[in-house]
Amino acid sequence: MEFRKVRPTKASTEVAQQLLRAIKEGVFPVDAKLPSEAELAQRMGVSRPTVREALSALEAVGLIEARPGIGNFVKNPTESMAFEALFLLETEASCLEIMEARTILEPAVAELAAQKRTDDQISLLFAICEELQSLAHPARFDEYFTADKRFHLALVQATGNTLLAAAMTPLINTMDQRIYREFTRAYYMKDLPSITEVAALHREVAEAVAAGEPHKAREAMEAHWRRMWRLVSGEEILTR
Amino acid sequence: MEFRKVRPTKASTEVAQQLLRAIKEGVFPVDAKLPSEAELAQRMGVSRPTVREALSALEAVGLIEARPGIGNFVKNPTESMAFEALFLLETEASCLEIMEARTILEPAVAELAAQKRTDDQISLLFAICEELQSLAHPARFDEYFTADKRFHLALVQATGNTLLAAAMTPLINTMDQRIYREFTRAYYMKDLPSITEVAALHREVAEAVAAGEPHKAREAMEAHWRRMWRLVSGEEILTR
DNA sequence: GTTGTCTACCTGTCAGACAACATGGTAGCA
DNA sequence: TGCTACCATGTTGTCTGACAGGTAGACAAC
Repeated sequence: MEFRKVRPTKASTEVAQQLLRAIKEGVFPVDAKLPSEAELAQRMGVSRPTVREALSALEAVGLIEARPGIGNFVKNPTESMAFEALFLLETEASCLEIMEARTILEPAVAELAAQKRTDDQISLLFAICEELQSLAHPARFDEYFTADKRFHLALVQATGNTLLAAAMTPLINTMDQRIYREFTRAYYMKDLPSITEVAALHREVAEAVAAGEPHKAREAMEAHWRRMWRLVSGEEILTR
Repeated sequence: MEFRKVRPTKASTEVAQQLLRAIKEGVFPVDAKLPSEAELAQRMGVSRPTVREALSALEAVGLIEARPGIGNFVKNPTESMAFEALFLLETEASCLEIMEARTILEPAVAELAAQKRTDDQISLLFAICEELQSLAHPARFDEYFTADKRFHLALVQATGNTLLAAAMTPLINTMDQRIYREFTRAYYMKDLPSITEVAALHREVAEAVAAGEPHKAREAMEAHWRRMWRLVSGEEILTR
């Protein structure tokens, strides 16, 4: 006979779970404003500090956003997806680690996306490719950069696998906030031909995904990352 | 001229970041007890509710654990790694999604592990393989199951890439808590030969990783997941 | 039409208090 | 001596009430 550990649940935890369920069930859709803390406290029969602890937890995992003086709002989970706090733990020398991780994971993502993508997702990928090509100019660095990020996010979305997106999104977003930016800016400012080449590689991925050719999509993404590594350090990590 | 958005930082956020940094710097190692909330409040010049909000956030992302009447303790990040809250959002039909994600990602992980592993990590992988083979018995289902999980976690660790581990760990851990368990138990109880075969596939992965053969490691892991899919549903998702 | 002001609402923070819980020591008892 | 019951202490969990500061909308003044 086995006994499970009894763990008395905190009121704040239960408040968080109730809110979680409500959000999950669509009671509070993305961008919706939650009831005020005072109202939540009253309706759940707890005090405001307890509600605030629950909200603090939900904010920490990136599910809601607190806007002072206005209210608490539901965030798009796949866009924020927490982890910022976790990744703070390895903030310094991790840029190359992120690139390494993305280098090995994203070809697999591209492969799956080529099997599962919908027509809408194909359109989105191509639209971003257009943007990338039109933004290939030093003065529009920031716009180009976010477009690049959106391409990779859209690709993960195209797999239709929300958990895969949940795992990859922080890797893609975090890179945005890190040294990668410096790397990119450095080469981008002086090497315009390279950037158009990378943009073209994005298009290759999109075309393979659109055509439903998993193997080709994988290879295009591998080529993309090989090019990126040459750009940032001049050396290769892919051995095969 | 561009202006940046002004966003005043909350005191509770700063408290959380200070604690985060302290943990990261090893001031509070794993399993260590943090100072009491009252002491933290006094030393940081804020009130206890503010400290509690910060602690609530850290607990939500799985960095600390609050034990009532005792104190707050630092958790092993790679073992907890939050997300439980996030994945609650997609609790139902997501088991196959997790398998799908792991099926495409883990071969890439195995490939990298074969390039980066250390001797210690090789020993650990083989040790777990031994366990798996000795535990291949219906009565020891639970032990077998956690050993299986530890194998995959150890493999990610063997890549030496902490961010990759951070992204993969929740996928591996979450599967443990989900329907997968039911699947596995179902076949495991009646299909002992299959389980020994899967255990053998683990060993193949370990051997390829130990030998430093990335391509072989990838193929062994792909074979592992093909076998898993046959076991749970009798159909294949890998097209190549 | 723009600016300033007022008001109502909401979040962020604080102080103090009490209950529940866990730990360790102590006194009482066999 | 050895065990048990009790209590003091420290800590977390929760509550109440309050105030400061930010935000948005309405309205008056220029």
